[in-house]
Amino acid sequence: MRPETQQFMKFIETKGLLFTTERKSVAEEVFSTHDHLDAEEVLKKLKSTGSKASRATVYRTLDLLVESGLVEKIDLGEGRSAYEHTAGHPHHDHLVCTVCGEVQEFEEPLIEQLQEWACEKAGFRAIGHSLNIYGWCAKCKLAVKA
Amino acid sequence: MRPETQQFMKFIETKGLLFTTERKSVAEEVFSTHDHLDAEEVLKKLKSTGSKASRATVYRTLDLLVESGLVEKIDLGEGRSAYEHTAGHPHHDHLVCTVCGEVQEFEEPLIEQLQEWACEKAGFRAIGHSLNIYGWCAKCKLAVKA
DNA sequence: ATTATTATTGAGATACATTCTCAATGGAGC
DNA sequence: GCTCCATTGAGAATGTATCTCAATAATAAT
Ligand SMILES: [Mn+2]
Ligand SMILES: [Mn+2]
Ligand SMILES: [Zn+2]
Ligand SMILES: [Zn+2]
Repeated sequence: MRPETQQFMKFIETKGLLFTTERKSVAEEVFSTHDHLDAEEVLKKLKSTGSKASRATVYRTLDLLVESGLVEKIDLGEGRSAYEHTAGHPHHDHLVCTVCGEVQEFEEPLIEQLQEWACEKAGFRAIGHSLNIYGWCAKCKLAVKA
Repeated sequence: MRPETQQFMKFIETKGLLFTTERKSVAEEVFSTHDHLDAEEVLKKLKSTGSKASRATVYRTLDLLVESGLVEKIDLGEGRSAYEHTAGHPHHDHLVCTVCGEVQEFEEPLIEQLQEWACEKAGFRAIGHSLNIYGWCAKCKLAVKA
């Protein structure tokens, strides 16, 4: 069991919930990669590894993972959302290729700072934010030129 | 007929399409306010004013308005999207109140610049972007304290 | 003017991601 | 064992958006 899954177990038990095999398998799946997985991909992977976790349980457990703070839900636009774990993964935003679907990450601390100032100016208390840049990734740019 | 609707008519005709009463009424509705309207709100408003435009036509016409450049479609997260007209409305991003749904606008030219640099660094060609900050608007912050 | 061609529309069907319902399951504690 | 209650899975329901296709309306041709 991965260390992040251990932490999730602690979270679940502290909350007075049961650390079931379904919850464990969803967590292990999410913590197994740094990719940006959507719920359906998690479900498919689980099915292929013999887990019998249902769609409803996958969604419910992803919500718990987000609540635990170990996983972040990101909005990739047009109704798509994805999950990624946060351990050793400082906050960042995303470049989304509208051709191949690739999601790249970028970090720009000054943007974060400017967002805070914008909120102060407006008397707005920020809880979270979503910044996506849509366009052509380097690979797809080349593919078109060729 | 509003000047923006005139421009839309020109766009439609230049494209070799017909400027029908349905298309006109959707355009007039969108140009009648600076609010962030979603498609369903446009449909409801049209119904209340006696227009018989159907849901399909509303969506189709909103797409045409976006294509014309006179209207922008914005992604407000969690699958919600809204439309706003662009005339005399320079680019800006949004503060979305998760309590009352209010959408405020803010402008931060330096953020735009930093996004461009981030793209250059990644070899990414940006087409558009979406930046939303979620949280509590000033009004809702006060309401809770009271 | 009549006919043929084409664009547009509305109603409902369909798609899709997500949430909800509720009966069945299965630990936890007695 | 039995009771209690959290959890689960299957499928129904939701909400947003798109698609299908026959009917309608506009345009062009004869
Ligand atoms: Mn990421
Ligand atoms: Mn706006
Ligand atoms: Zn790409
Ligand atoms: Zn508010």
